[in-house]
Amino acid sequence: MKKAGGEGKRGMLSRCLILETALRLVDAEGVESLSMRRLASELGVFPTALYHYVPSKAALMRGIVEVVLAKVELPGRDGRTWQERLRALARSFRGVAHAHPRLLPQLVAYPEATPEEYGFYEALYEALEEAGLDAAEIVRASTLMFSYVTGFTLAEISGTLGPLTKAEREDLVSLPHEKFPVTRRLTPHISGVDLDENFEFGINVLLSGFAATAERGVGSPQQ
Amino acid sequence: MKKAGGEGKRGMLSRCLILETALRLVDAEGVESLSMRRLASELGVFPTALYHYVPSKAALMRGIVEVVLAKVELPGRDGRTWQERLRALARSFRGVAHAHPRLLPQLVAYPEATPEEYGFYEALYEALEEAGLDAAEIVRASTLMFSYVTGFTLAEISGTLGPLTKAEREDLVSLPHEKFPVTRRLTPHISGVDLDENFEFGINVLLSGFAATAERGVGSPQQ
DNA sequence: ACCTGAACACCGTTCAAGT
DNA sequence: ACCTGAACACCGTTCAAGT
Repeated sequence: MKKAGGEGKRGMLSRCLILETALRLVDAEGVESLSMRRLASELGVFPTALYHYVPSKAALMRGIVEVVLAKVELPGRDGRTWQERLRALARSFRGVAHAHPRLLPQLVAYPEATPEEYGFYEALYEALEEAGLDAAEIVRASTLMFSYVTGFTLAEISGTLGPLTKAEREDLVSLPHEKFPVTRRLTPHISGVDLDENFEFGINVLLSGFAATAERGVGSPQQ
Repeated sequence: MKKAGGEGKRGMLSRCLILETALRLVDAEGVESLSMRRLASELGVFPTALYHYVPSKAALMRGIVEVVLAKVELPGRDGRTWQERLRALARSFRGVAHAHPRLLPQLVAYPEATPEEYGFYEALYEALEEAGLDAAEIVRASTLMFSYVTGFTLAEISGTLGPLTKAEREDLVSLPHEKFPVTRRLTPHISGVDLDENFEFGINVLLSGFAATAERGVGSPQQ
């Protein structure tokens, strides 16, 4: 656990290098392995040296989150339809999440207001406006879209969704028929989910839901 | 920071008391304040005593999550329509989340397979079956519902949604018109969101989306 | 069985130096 | 300005006792 490479003693440190190294550490060993001391030893430096570039561990985490969020590709107002752009945005976020699964919980729970996040919302708003929604509907539809995409990726990466482990299958099969009749009947379909298809199903429902509310012309009074 | 009350020296400890006290601590001061040492001192006991009832801190967290998840009310197969039951289930989860906001991140990210969670899914499956979806659609619709509800509550409690603070409003107003035209135009609507209405809007879209896929009779090939 | 007490290998952060 | 070094107040967990 000495220094990672042959970094020189001075001037080699920078906020960028610190963030990149921290992200690598999180990707490799998880957020719980990221500590100021561990990160410092990885950089071949004393823990206290980090505080010249980053005021606290919380700020370090915030910095990593920003770096990752910036990787989400924002669709420009090009030739594609608003449906295609929303779908591309959703897929891009999910892709970035899969590239950094161990950071995802912090990624979705940070109340950030960075320009990157506004760019994310601008793309959402712009597509939903083209869909024909009014101002109030755009805001609500955007949070629906945002909530679904973040909720789904978090669930799949946490292991709540997806193909079951052997132990989980056994748990499922041992549930009493009387209390869990539908679950028991669905067992084969539950263990055989395709997460990509499942994700797209949700996007389909949302996109046609947005089209329907736009057609209806006014807020959705359907019950 | 001595003992909380006049608890006797022996036989007063129990797994249940430990979990309840830990939950109170998390609710009051946040997950980052929960430590085995702090919890022990709260109970007037040595840290190591806890290990007779709980094998590790991870198991402690898992226990608290189970206690909270058990508070979600599962709608029985009563007189209500499937729409009303799904809505009730969604609202109940959101209500429990609001009662323990500081635990929510762990609540949604735990890949638990407790009977309680199966009860949650059984209620979802049962309602979606009554809606007329086939087996594959039920599974997909249930994860859509689950993802939206958890994603939304997490976003609102993290502060990503909801009425803006003064600082956030200023940030928003200072965004350049050229890069964020739609965001700037929507500013008044963004800062004035009603989260309850926003949540229900999403539920409405999902419920009518489920009804539409059921009518169509087959998986959704709408583009 | 249930709790104490000491110990080990860690934390984040502050503060006073050194160069 | 940038890094060291020591220090402070914490961590989770193990292990050998005590009762």
